[in-house]
Amino acid sequence: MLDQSSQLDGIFQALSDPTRRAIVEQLGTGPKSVSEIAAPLDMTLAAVVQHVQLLENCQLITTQKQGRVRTCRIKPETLKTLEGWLNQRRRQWEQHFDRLAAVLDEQSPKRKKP
Amino acid sequence: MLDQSSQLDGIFQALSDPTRRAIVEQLGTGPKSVSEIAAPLDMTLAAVVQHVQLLENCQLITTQKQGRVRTCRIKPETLKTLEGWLNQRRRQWEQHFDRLAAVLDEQSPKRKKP
DNA sequence: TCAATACTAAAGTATTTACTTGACTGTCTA
DNA sequence: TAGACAGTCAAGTAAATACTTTAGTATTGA
Repeated sequence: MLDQSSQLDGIFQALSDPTRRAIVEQLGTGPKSVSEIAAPLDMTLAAVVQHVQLLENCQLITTQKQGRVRTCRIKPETLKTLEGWLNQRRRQWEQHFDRLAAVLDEQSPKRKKP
Repeated sequence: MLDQSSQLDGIFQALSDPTRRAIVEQLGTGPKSVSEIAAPLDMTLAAVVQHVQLLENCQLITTQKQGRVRTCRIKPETLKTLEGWLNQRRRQWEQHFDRLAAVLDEQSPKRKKP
């Protein structure tokens, strides 16, 4: 069982690689087989498989095998974890800026005499 | 000049480390000096400085030095880049799911005879 | 002015990462 | 049933990462 923080480690780590972001972007338009994913990428199939496994480990995608073909699809729920963290940050610094604004407002009358 | 993709590389990479996320979270409540940032972290100051430099390089924070103290603050604009990418993804797969739903709707009359 | 403070810079190290190659295993299909 | 096809596994490698230690340099306050 992964805690929130190590889940975020994995997600951010996964998305820090342009190849893996490209894969996620590709899958945004629908499910694809590993070879379809590999086609536009300039590396061996084995390398692509490793990226796919990493993306599956951190739950950014799911895969299933039918015969000899493994089909990959994105798992939108996991991106929600990312959105959650980001929203927290935004709330946090918006609050901070509100507080800063309030302080500046309080100070503004004194600004008459610097 | 950094393109969008390598900027994202840097941002995701930076945030994949729990220490650096902790720093960003700390700065969410207001500016802090390097030593203040280091205080709750279980590592040498030198290590913290390296994390701070990395965060500054990818623009997640800005810093400025007054005397011997370097003050760090988050730079919210940069997190917007992240939000942008995430929103694109969401739009992409929502569109995909819409299309999928449409296809299923079209197919549903035919479902009478499978 | 002198010692403490707040970093900074450089070098070294163990670990992780992003690949590669090559050999192999199932699954189709002609 | 013999290839070709889609993917898998294992091992090796070069580069990057997250630290450490050590030795500095400016600032500041008593």
